[in-house]
Amino acid sequence: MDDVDKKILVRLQQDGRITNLELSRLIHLSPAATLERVRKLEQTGIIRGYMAKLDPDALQLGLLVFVQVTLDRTSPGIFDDFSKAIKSIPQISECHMVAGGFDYLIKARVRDMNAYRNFLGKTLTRLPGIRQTHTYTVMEEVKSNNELPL
Amino acid sequence: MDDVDKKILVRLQQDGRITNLELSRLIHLSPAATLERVRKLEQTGIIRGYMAKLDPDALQLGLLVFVQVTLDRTSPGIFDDFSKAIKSIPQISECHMVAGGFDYLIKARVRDMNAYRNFLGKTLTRLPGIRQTHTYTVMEEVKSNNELPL
DNA sequence: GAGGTTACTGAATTTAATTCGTTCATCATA
DNA sequence: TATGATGAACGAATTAAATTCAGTAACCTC
Repeated sequence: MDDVDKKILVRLQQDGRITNLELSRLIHLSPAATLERVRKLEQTGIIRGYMAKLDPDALQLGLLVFVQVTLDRTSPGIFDDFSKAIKSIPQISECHMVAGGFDYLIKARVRDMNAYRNFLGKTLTRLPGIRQTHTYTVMEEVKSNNELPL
Repeated sequence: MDDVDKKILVRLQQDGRITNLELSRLIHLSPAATLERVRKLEQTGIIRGYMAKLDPDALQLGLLVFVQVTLDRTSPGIFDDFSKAIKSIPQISECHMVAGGFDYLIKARVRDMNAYRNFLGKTLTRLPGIRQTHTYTVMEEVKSNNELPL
């Protein structure tokens, strides 16, 4: 991981579909050498993959919510059960176990408030071990690049 | 936006660098027609772009934190000032204005707890209009695909 | 049912990715 | 200081993919 690799990562983070040819020009290296570096970054797992960034509004997913979840600390398997259950719920794009006043922070996208009420009642509150939830609806996405600072 | 477009979006979300040829095979369409659809999705903004997904740990950004921010509601320009200031801070990957007990929810990545303490003191608490912050450090990323449910 | 629009196909062409033989620099070791 | 191994780079040749385009079918609209 030298400076050249870093330049590659910066570019690929900004444009995951840049051609190898253009990338090689930007970092002042031959196409063959550039490709070799990119492949190595992929194989070592530094580059985990590539994805298209889609517009949530265009796809009828205009409402973004964060949900704080507190679990029942009764049985020892509660956290595992909850984690497993989370993974198969498509609306949930992120779920983090956090230290602090609650247990999990969930990021989810739904069509509108109506859809969320339904999602909360039919899906979230029926998850194993849930004691309490707290919802914060997003009014404005001030920043949302999902890029790492390199 | 028909079912074929939807299939395209599903595939491109999973693998933003799939070749047009393979994509066309997966959706049972000719390469030319497939390309035309992808271009249209890009032009209409449904596809906003493409990005490489990088491994935070490999890049020395092992600590993920969420910060709840409450602003001083004194002057009317406070929210704009804050929003503008946020955008240039590389550690902040997301910032959302939320309805509820606080004003903004920030997602940030730093090297470790030491780096976070520094970030909080030197950067966050010096932003315009901040009254209070509340930090939640992530212990485990249970789910993190950043994909939209299609 | 004529005219216009849209989306598709398949072939031809352009462009990019990939492979490979070679060179150069670095570095540890005899 | 030679020697040989290693890693990274280049450039040319090859393979594969993207792109363009002419022609056709389906579908509206009037």
